[in-house]
Amino acid sequence: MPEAIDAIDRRILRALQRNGRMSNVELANEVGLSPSPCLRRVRLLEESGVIDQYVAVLNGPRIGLGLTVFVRVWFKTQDAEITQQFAETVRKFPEVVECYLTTGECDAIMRVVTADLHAYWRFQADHLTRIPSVQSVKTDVPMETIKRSYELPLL
Amino acid sequence: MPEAIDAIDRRILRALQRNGRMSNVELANEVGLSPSPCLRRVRLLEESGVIDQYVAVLNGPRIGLGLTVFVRVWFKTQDAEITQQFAETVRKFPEVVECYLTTGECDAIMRVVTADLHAYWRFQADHLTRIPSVQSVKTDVPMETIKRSYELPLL
DNA sequence: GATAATTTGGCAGGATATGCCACCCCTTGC
DNA sequence: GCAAGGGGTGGCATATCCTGCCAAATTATC
Repeated sequence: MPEAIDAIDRRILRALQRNGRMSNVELANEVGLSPSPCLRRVRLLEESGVIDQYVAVLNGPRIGLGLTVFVRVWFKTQDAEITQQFAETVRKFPEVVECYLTTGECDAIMRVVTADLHAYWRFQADHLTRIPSVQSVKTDVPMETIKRSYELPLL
Repeated sequence: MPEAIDAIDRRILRALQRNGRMSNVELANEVGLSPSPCLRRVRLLEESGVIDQYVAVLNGPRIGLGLTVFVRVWFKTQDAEITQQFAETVRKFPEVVECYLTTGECDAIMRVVTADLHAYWRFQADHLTRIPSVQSVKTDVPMETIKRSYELPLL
C-alpha cells in the first residue's frame, strides 16, 4: 500500500529537506514537472507518511539556548514498568529534545538543550537524577559542530 | 543588531517549529496579529538568523532508512590538523547526519542513519574506521524512540 | 498492436503573499 | 503637560500561488 518512491519523488524529498517552504511552482521547476502533478506528489508523500512534518529550524544560541548535551542514562532495573515511568517523565521535559531506549552499554540516550552549563546542571540535579528509575548518567558535551544536517541519505 | 525577541515572536517561533509550512494568515490568527505585521516579523526572524531554515522531516523507516546509530569516536591524537582532516571527511558522508567534537570521555559524537544494521556495519568497517585519525569507536543503538522533537525549549 | 490505467499538463476560480501608505501608540525632549 | 519623532500595526491593491477539474499523453497490460 505504500506507493513506490521513484526518482522524481526522491528529487522532491531532497528539495523539501533543504527548503521546506519552497513554493510549489519553484519545486516543480526544480524536479522537472509542471505544478499540478508536482503538488499531487507532495500531497501523496504527506498523506502516506513519508513526509512527517515541516518544521522551522531555530538557531539555538540566537535565542539563548546555546548548549546541547548528549546524556547516557543507566537504569536501576530494566523492567517494563520502570521504563514506562521513565519515558512518561522524560516526555514532559521540554529540555529533552530526543530520547531513545538502547540496549548495550547504557539503557537510554538523550539530547538535552539548555541555555548553558549551569542550566544543564540544574536540570540534571533537580530533574533528571531524581527520576526514580535513573541510577546514573554520563554526559558528553559537544564543543564544536562539525556537521548538522536534516537531510536523510536518500538513495 | 539582534533585535530583542518579545512574546509575539516567541509565539511565532513556537508555531513555526510545529508547522513550518503554516500559511501566514493562519500564523497571524494564532499569534493575534494581522497578516502584514506577522509576515514582517517572520522575515525579520529569518534575516536575523533566528530562523535558520525550514525543512521537511522525513519518516526514515518509510524510505528504507530505519536505523539510527549514535557513535562515539576516539582519536589517535587530538592535534588540530588530524581533527580538521576528520571533520572534512565526515562532512562528505551522507550517512553522518550530525557530528560534534567533544571534550571528555570521547573525542567526537555522531549520529549515523542507514537502512539497517548490516548497512551500518559496512559504513563503519569500510569508511569510518578507515579515517586515519580514528582509533576506535563505540556505538549505541536506539531500540525504541521515547521522544523526538524539533522544538527548542523556548522561554 | 490495441486497450486500459495511470500520470501529466493546462486552465479557472479562489486564496494567499507582498509592498505600500496611513494610522496608532509609545517614547523622547522641551 | 505637550508636541514631535520613531517604531509597530492594520488595511488595501496587485501579483503570485494553490487547488480542483478535465483532456491529453504516456505507460503498462493483455
